[in-house]
Amino acid sequence: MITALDIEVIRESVLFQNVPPGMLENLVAQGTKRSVARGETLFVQGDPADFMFVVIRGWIKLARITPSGEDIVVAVYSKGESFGEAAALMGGLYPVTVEAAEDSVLFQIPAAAIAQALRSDPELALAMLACTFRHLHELVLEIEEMKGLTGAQRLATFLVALAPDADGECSFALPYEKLLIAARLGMKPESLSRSFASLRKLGVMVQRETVTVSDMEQLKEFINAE
Amino acid sequence: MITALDIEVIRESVLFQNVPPGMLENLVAQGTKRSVARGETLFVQGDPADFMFVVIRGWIKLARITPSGEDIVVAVYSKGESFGEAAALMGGLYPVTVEAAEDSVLFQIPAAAIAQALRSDPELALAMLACTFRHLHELVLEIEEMKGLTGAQRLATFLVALAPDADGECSFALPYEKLLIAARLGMKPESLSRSFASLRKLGVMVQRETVTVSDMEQLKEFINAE
DNA sequence: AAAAGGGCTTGATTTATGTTAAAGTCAAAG
DNA sequence: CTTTGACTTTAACATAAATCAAGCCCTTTT
Repeated sequence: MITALDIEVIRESVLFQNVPPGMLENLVAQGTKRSVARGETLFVQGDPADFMFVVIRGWIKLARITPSGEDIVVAVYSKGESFGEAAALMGGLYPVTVEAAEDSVLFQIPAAAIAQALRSDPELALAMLACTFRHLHELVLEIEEMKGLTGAQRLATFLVALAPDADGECSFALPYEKLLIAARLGMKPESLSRSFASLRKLGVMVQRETVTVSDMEQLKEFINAE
Repeated sequence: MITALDIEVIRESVLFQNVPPGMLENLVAQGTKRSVARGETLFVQGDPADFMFVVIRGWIKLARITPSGEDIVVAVYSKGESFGEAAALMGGLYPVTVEAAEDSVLFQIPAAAIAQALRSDPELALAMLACTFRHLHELVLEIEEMKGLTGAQRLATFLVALAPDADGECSFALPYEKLLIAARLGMKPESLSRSFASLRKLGVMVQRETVTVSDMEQLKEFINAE
């Protein structure tokens, strides 16, 4: 059921890229592939962290559900990214609620398998620490962006990260719904629309899910503008 | 130079509380004590992460310096808390700039010492992962608060975490300057003043650095109010 | 082909917070 | 004592984003 292509993705994933091939094979043998339909919930915050996951295909939303019911998007992951490692390893509870933003395919490994492998090889511990550190850094950047940038600047940051070309003109597709992009950027859909509108004068055009940027450099400058 | 009291703090610290005594002794022997005056910078983001730190006394501010020069407070740590572990272990760069918010005392361990110990005992790796996971969780909570709560609600959250008594009336001291509290909560000092003012009608009184809450339950309800 | 619904956009309005400025409080220095 | 300077509060105003409300695509259903 796990194809060679899947294994390829897993091998190159952030979590496993530094794990020795032998151990990786062993871990893959203990995990399973899992498909989730768009909108399906994988687990909710507070659930015991029994698995960790690697995204093979699709988009996965990590969010916190507040007491008043709204959900605060913490991260959106795709191919090659992983989540739940830290919680699963500590035998703790998931701190976030996770659902598929699009039809997706995941690879899941039981916490117990990881814990065991970890004790036999500190190299894996380093790989996991690297991964957790990366998540940590991402969150720090997210906090920085949220506190320090306006909505339009956060959107510009998002677009720059998405763009295939570093400079000049380029065109690409938005990875998921604008509704989710808005949540990801910490704003309401209406504000996202307005942010897109305000980027128009910087040469950013949006046609459905297609974005065309006439001058990436200009967009990058806008992000750092006082 | 490292006193028995210092060691006591280190032994009970978040990072080392699960490390076996023998290994802890070995690590402590390789580290040094370090005093930092208020306002002194320990390191800036982008510096090579040569040490990890445990706070013995005082208050330490972790912040990101934005391109436009303002600093975004990511966390404020005190006695028993640690930082820089993940970066130091990965042989990476510090992702944040760190300075003493008050005169403080730290214990610092060279990254190399940790890396070596780690390979000889997977237990230490678990302790470090636990610690990094904790930081991760803190940041997730911080993002949630920032996106989902108003300034006054964030302040209420801060006060509730600080209060010695779970309910009823209680009185306590603010741990550090209001300027730093404001930054910690992601707002300007003026907004903090207003937030305090708006909590007055919920029975929160402030006299210099002393806070008196007449009804903790009421304050907690306010945090979750729609 | 019409209807219906989800997703997106736009406009008017309100709210929260930042900005600027001024003045109050307290502690240390002279 | 007074003065100075750091910190804090208050007020008036400006701005960013949320909210409320309406309408516009598209796509799917009937």
